[in-house]
Amino acid sequence: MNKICIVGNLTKDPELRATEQGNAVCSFTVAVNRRYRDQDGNTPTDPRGATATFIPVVVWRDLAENCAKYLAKGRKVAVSGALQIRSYTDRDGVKRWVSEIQANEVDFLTPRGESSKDEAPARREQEAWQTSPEDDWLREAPEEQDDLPF
Amino acid sequence: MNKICIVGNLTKDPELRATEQGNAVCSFTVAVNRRYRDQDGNTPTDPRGATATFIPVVVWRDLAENCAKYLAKGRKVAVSGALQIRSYTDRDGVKRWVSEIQANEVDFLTPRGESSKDEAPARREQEAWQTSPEDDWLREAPEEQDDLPF
Amino acid sequence: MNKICIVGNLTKDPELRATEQGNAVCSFTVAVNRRYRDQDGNTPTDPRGATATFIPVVVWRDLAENCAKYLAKGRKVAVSGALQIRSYTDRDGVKRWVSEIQANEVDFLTPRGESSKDEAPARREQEAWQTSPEDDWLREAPEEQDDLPF
Amino acid sequence: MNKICIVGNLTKDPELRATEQGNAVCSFTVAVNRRYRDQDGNTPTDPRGATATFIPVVVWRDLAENCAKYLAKGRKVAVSGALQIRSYTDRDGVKRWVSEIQANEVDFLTPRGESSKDEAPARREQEAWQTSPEDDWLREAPEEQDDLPF
DNA sequence: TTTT
DNA sequence: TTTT
Repeated sequence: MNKICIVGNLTKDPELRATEQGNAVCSFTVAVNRRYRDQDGNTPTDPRGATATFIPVVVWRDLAENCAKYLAKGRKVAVSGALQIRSYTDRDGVKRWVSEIQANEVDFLTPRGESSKDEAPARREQEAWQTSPEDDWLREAPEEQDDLPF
Repeated sequence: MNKICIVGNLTKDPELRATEQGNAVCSFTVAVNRRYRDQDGNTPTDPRGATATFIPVVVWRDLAENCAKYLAKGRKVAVSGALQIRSYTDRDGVKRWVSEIQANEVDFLTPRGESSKDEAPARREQEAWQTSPEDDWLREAPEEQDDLPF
Repeated sequence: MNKICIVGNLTKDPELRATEQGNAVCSFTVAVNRRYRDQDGNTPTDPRGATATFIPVVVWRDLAENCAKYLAKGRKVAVSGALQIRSYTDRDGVKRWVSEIQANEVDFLTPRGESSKDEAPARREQEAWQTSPEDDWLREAPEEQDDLPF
Repeated sequence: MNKICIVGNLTKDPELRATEQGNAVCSFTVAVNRRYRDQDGNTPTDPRGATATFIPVVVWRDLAENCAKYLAKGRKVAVSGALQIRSYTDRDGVKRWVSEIQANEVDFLTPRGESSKDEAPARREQEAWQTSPEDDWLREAPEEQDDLPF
């Protein structure tokens, strides 16, 4: 069992990419407010010392396309999925760790029409890019199934 | 909201430390079996490609002492808590990230008397160390780290 | 382990009561949108057939008072806690079952000032009741600890 | 969002049925140990007053068949899914409520070969029945219930 | 109604 | 690095 549920706000606009085989992948980071707790650990409603944990999220396929289309910096989401921690070696030969939620559900909690989403220039560009006829490759590229880790 | 639930096995014996103020802190890593899924994403019972994600866990106070006392390498646990991702700068000035579960519940799933726990030398030492009257340092020993973030 | 995380909207204003010993208890029901899924079970972003499951929630002490104060019908919340299913015998001698979340965290997702909360008459009365000087019993009644199931 | 994670033991052998269209459905109840907590609510390792909550679980398709095959009374499982509460009217015209987990993951925590599973007669019959060529009715038998809500 |  |  490996299940995680978070609620928070996007720190930036989501990024949509595609795998070699044309599968959609969308990444974003969610700021989850955290509260320091006293020694008893049981004052979750006391607003002392609230800071945030920044949690990377990855989604795939249709959900990736929906996230890229409907989400933007500042919007609130509920995300559930599995925590994945993997290591890689960077250009300097140093082993590094990446933690991210491989999400299978993203609920959009900011009502449509609210927030600055519609005006965000970066967002408009991304939407244009998504709907551009030249970019049909995202949907037309052959899929061979073994390209998706999840 | 920030809740994570995992079930898996300890990769090593847990490590018990104490904060400056003598609060118990226990750390261990849980290997959670993970399965690659096909494009449909819905064959969780198909044992293809199962690997593990290794998730660090931190517990505090009484639960820390119980974990140190009753857990050992290989034992199975169910852990729930909050995912915390924090950054620090290592000795080489490189910014690094640490992900860990700040756990508030650890269920021991390996029946007592089972597994190699009772024979593990490192474990026996730790238990002796814990119950020895000379070992009150757990509550008195100085330590450099922030006191009880959770 | 028994952890549940839901996000949804209150079906009515919350109800605040007190135990015999003066501990605050707050109850409300959350409508959680649910989606029927196709045979593959993996189209959570497809809005076909979305209906709701209505989940009763109970909170205690300070959190109960905060929920009574800040929540109202229609507001969106994220709730986490434990699922409790208990039986009781009704006035007709029929055994009945009650399922409810014993919550230890409730996040308020509807921004303050939004929604109809401020105008809700039932709400205003309840707030008056809460702040009435005659009602200090809620905070002053002797507490003997064995009154709270959670 | 509607996610629940439980760990507990089966109170009885699982029951395998089939829908009209021959889809497998498996039902069982999991006893989840629960602990009463003191006023601080934060002594989850204190074994005072542990009782259980009995939670019905439903699984579908391949997972249903695997559960029927590998689970039995007393076995320990980790279950995750969505909580569903639905109402129905019983033969006496009384409205009743059913709560159950619509599970999409069941992890078998009792090691194979352990517990009384292998000797349980009811269990052996069920296994024989499942693998018997004459038992294709699972996919053909008519049934009165709604087909595959999940 | 399970289990430790 | 978000948000209230």
